[in-house]
Amino acid sequence: MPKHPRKTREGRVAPLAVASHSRVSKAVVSRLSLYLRELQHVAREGRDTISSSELGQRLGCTDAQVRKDLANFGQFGQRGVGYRCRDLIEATRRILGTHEDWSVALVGVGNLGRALLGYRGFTRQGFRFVAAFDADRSKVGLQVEGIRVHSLDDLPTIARDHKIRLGVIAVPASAAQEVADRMVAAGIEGILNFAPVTISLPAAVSQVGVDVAIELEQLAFSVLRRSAS
Amino acid sequence: MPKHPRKTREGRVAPLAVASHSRVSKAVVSRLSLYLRELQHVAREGRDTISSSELGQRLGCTDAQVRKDLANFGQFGQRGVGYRCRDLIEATRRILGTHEDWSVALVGVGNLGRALLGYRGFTRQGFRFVAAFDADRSKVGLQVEGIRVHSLDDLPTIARDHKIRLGVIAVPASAAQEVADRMVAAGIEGILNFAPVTISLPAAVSQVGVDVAIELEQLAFSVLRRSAS
DNA sequence: TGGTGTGAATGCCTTCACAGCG
DNA sequence: CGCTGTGAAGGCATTCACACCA
Repeated sequence: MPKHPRKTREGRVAPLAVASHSRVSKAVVSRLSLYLRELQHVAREGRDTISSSELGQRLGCTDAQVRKDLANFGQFGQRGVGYRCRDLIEATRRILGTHEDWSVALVGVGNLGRALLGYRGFTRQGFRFVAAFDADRSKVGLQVEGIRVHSLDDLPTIARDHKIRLGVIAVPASAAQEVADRMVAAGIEGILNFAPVTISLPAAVSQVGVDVAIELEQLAFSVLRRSAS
Repeated sequence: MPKHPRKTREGRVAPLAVASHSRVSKAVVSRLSLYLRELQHVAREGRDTISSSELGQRLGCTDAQVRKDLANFGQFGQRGVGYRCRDLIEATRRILGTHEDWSVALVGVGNLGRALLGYRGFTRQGFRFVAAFDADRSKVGLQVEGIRVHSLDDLPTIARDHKIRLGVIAVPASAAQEVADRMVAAGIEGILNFAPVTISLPAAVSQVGVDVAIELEQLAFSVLRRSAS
């Protein structure tokens, strides 16, 4: 199996079958998201192309890093010019899988859940909340930010009907594991967990955890380090 | 300079002057936060000690990783027994800097800002929002989740009076850079940024960025990878 | 000339394996 | 005997440096 599966004869961008790649490190993928976000800002400013060094500078990494990362997925640049913003945005979205829409389920319509339902940034990137769930019966039936709140018992049927593959957990820590189990049982393949607890899942289900208190801890540590030297 | 600055004669835990350490990688510190969180859960379950292998298993990393990480800061375990939860919690909080309280300022009292102000998880870890700010005059003077909303113009004086060292940005992307600049001008040393944009800061100020859309992207990619193989 | 794509070198982080101690 | 603490080995990620091309 060749390292770069499809290199076109004329040197133009490789069509890239995204699914055909062996192993890409987590760090690369997370930078890819940063590249995409920055590219969208740059494109909105009316810019047509951008070089790896400028992109790196804006994001605080080296130009070599940018090129190496992108080289994992194909050849997107033009020598002497840089990368065409529109093309690279398109390519990156294709790699990340956000060129198509994803239906998302949210569980836990508390303060955080409500904020997430109302957040505009998701739809821009191709994510759409199609249903919300809560264990609290008094919330079931409500309409929050235009989304209907259902009973957790309805998760399996609604998930199937709407082809929901991703779930977001915004419940207290004590309920997170059970909610995760029910998501898995409902066929959900990826879970974004905002509860401050590690949940255990079958290996076939992906998870990403976000704990705002932990992020503050990281910040505090970094501030202390600085002021200690 | 010795690798482990203060090793006590009797072999008990080293008192560790946290500030005296050369260089610790970002990955280690973020795992340290996970250890702390898990230890708090374990302690709440009434457990007295825990081994590196069990801690690793709960968190999805190896026992060697746990021990190596902790070894960066001193000697906390007892051979043949494991780590005493209470002691290790105390030590970890001391390392991360959360054994003392931190005053935090929030800018942007929208949906997300309100959710953050109401989140109980912060206080448990030693963070306390002491003031909120918003550019929208109609919000100034309101009381949100028990916190007073001020004009951004008051940031410098309030930050000084309350010894605020950390700031949280929960404003739209278009306003984030300006808010960051004003925070820096007010003497804030660390910024947690929820706006979906990279902000540039002087090297003396730390930053941590959280972009929920990016987290979903990471999840989507990981799900695709899995289903492609 | 300017900037990409990429082997080679470097440096860092993780894993291994085991000595040492309670 | 069990589990920590830790050098040494291995693997992975980043950086360097340059060939190559528009």
